[in-house]
This record gives sequence, structure tokens and C-alpha cells, in this order.
Amino acid sequence: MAHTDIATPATADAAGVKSARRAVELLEAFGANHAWLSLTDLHHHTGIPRSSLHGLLRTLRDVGWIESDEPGTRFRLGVRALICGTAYLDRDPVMPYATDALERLRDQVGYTCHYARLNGPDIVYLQTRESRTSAHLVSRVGRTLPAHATALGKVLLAELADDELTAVLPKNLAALTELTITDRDELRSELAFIRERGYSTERGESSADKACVAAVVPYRIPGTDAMSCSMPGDRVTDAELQKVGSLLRDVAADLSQQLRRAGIR
Amino acid sequence: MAHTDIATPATADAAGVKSARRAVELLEAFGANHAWLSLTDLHHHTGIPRSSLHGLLRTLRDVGWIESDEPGTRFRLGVRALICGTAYLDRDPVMPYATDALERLRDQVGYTCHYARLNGPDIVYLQTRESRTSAHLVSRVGRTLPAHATALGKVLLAELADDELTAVLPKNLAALTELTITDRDELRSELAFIRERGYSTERGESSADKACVAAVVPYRIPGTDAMSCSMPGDRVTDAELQKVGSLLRDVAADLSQQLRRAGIR
DNA sequence: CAACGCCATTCACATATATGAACGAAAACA
DNA sequence: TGTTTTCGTTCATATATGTGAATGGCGTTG
Repeated sequence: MAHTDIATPATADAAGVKSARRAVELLEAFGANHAWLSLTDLHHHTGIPRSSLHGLLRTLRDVGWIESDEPGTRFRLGVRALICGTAYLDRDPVMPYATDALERLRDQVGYTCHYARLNGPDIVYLQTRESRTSAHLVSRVGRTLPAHATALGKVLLAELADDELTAVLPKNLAALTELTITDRDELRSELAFIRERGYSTERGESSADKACVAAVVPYRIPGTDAMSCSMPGDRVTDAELQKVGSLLRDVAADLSQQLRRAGIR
Repeated sequence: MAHTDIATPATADAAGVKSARRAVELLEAFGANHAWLSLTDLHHHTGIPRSSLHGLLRTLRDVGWIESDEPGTRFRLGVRALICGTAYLDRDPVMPYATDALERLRDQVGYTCHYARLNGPDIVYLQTRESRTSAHLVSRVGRTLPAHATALGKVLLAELADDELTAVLPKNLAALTELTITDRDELRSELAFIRERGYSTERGESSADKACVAAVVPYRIPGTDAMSCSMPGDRVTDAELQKVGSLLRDVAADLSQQLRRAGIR
């Protein structure tokens, strides 16, 4: 059952247009569940009464943001959500510059390169250029990963002040592999080290047999965006990691200079 | 006002939950406009009263689907729209197979390859694998182009029956270049030819100096998905175009067999 | 410097939505 | 096959939202 507090007008959290909030809540439920969802499934996910869901779902389906099967009782995300959501990339003036920088970087190092942004405790991949030789692309535009478990995330977390870090980190640092840093103190000292050096590295912390290097793109303070190179973890030496790290730092510094010159913040 | 029937003239489908419909309408307005939008801008775009917009915008901002500047009077699309929208790709069981096929194709032909889906009169790019040597990627996941102006679109339009085609085509066939087919009869005969041959080609119809070949992935009837190769238009012969065309048809047929075997429709 | 126009915001009432309960159809179970 | 449960759908009313007009801040114009 949904608990709606009666007579609490002042709480900013519960404020807003209920159906609009619910529409978005539903879209996110669909984003998080890659199967057909029935009305009752959604009721369990969101706590919204089935009778209310009925109207909302038909509305969202009519505008093409969700699709239903022929009986009209199962639903899933529709193409319009993709079309509109990816427009985020077009509206962002950073992207053309970032893409160029990414291609230059990839052509120099030969590895798969990413551009990502911090969003709360997660990083969001915004753009990728794959290695000229790689087997398979692991990531995807729009995918999120826990910041503490990735080179990209760690270098961005290192931008935060101590209290900001505390505010942003989840209660439990989820382990993606056995090597993921799950201890807050360990993470803090890792971040201090990263801050010192100007780039972050990672071996098997986000995914086994993968190594990553990342550097912040310092066009904002604190930095929100970073670039990374992803490499085969078992075939890459520490020396190589560090060589790529300083190159990365240079390319990122270059990019941010371009951005600042273009007046982009 | 007591008149209920007469009072709902302009809005085509007035049914559904109004605020949910409007929330989505706003998101689409943000998707189509890559600048900061003020409340009044949005009023002009959508016709929604400013006072109503006020509440809706704050709600959408609070859930992170749009962002505002510090005064809180300008808005644009937020990251959550990207994160959720791109989940469309994960929920689609076709994608892993399509990606594999795309990589195989790219490695065989060496050109940039796309996987796309028909959505009304447009195609939507779902996945891309770039040429090992190409300079720059023109397309992007989630981007749409008019179907009649692209090889991908034409081969998918060729799947439709005559009345379906009539229903789906826009009134005016927009010209992306001077070579875009803008005449309906010309388009129809082109589609007949494509149907015959099993793949479509295009030279400079969507973009100057670009040539494309596309084939339907026949795992549904009518087909909704297609694969294409995009090549430098000035450096590619007709013979090459046709060679790639039949290879493409084979790869697409292969993929659809995999999909059918996996029970995906 | 004053008046104007533009715009976000607020308010009170009219309209739209939310929802618990009820219903019937279809699965699941026995 | 009979019974029970589950699920989507509908309805009437309580609640939330929509909206035109009014407000006041702010930058611009005369």
C-alpha cells in the first residue's frame, strides 16, 4: 500500500504534480526492468494503486513512451524514450569537443576510450571510441556504473571535498569484483593519492581482466567529466598504465582549455 | 462552462491523464530544443499555460529529468532522461545479436555499419560500429532521420503494403540534399525495385558525398529493422556497392535466423 | 529617472485525477 | 471439471491539479 501522508503540505519532497512524478517514476521502473511488466508488477514496484496505473500506462503508451503487447496488458519502454533521452547528448555543448578529443586520444593510444560524467554516486558514459583492434565493447552510452568501482569514478570523486564525498557515497560500497574498493577509508586514501598524481588507475576493480586509466577534464570546479582508456588487464604493464595516464591528463587538459576558450561551463 | 463536447476542439486526443501527457510533451520539447528554455518559451512551444508549467517543471526538475540554472528559471534536459532512455537498448533482446552481426559485418566490409529500426516515417539508429579507418562518425544511437531519405529507411518502407506506406509517409517528403527523393511516385517505383533486389542503395540522398547500402533483417513481417553500410560516396564504385549489398543481405538473413531460433520476435 | 513591458510566481475556484471497492474473465489449482 | 486465486477494468466520490487573473521583481526604454 502506498502511504500518503495526510495533511502535510509543507514537505517539499512530496510536493509537485503527482501524475507527472508518477509518469517519470514509471518510466524509470521500465528503465530498470528489461522485461514486459504487467500492471500488477508495476504496482509492486512503485506502490501506485492498480486503478491509477491503468490510466497512466495507457497515456504513456498513447504517446509512444512505452509499448504494450497486443492484449494491452504488458508494457515495456518505447522508442521515444530512447530518441528523447539521447537528445541529452545533442543539447550538451561539450560533446562535439569531447568526441574530437576522444578520437585523438584513441588514435594515439590505440585503446578504447570513454567520456563520462559524475551523477551522484555513479558515472554515466556519454561517449565511447573503440579500440581499432578490440574484440567487444563493454560499455554503452547512457550506462551507469558505481563511481567508487571505476577509474573514471574515482578520479571524479577525488575532485570532491570530504563532506561532499560523504554526502554522495552510498551506504555500502557495492563490490563489482573481488578487487573493488569497498572500504571507505581505503577509498579515501586512494582518492588522496589520485589527487596528488592527477589521474586514476584501476585493475580488475570494475571488471575482471580489465585495466583502466582516467583523468578529469578540468573545465569546471569541481570537475564533473572525465576521460578514460580501457585496456586488457592481463596484457598491460604498470609502466604502460602510467604512460597512458600522463598522456590522458594532457589530452584532458587540452580539451578543457578548448572548452573554456569556447565559453563552455 | 457547461458544454463538455464542444469545449474540446483543438487537441486531437484529449483522453488520458493530462499531467502525465504534458510531462512527456515537455520532455519531448526539451529533446527537440537544445538550448535553455524559459517558462515562456515552453508556453509558446506547447500551449500549456505558464501557471501550469510552473508546477510541472519543478516536478520534473526535482526528479532529475530536467536541469535548471541557479535562478531556477531556465531548463534543459537532465541526465536521467539519457540513462532511462538508453535502457531501451538493454530491454531489447535483439540488441546483443544485432551487435555481434554488426561487428562481423564491419570486419568483413571495413565500412561503418548501422543497425536501425523504423518508427513511423523515420528510422532510429540503435547501434553503430565504425569503420576501422573512418574519420568521423556521422550518426548516433537514438538519432532519427526521415526514412525516405536513407537507404535504411527505403529498404524498410519497401516492406510496407501500399496503403500502409500512404499512411506512414509525411505530407511533404523533406529534402536532406538535392538528391533526396521527394516525389512520392518516384519513391514508390524505387521501393518496388528495392523489393525485387532485396537491398537498397543510396548516393548522396541523405548526405552529400556519402553512399549507403541497406538490407532488412527479416525476423518480423513486415520487417522493422535493417542493417546498413555507409561509405565515402566519391570513392566507391557501383560494383562495390552491389557487392556489399549482397553481403549485407546474407548477414541480415543470418541474423534473423539466429533471432528466430532464439524465439525473438 | 520614471514608465513600461516582460516574466516568474501565487491564489482561489473550476476541472481533472486518484483510488477503494466491486466485477467478471481467465489462470492456477485441486 | 469445479474451485480458488489473480488480474485487468470500471465507477463514484474524495482529493489533487489546472488555470485566468493578480502580484511583484527586474531589466529596458523613453
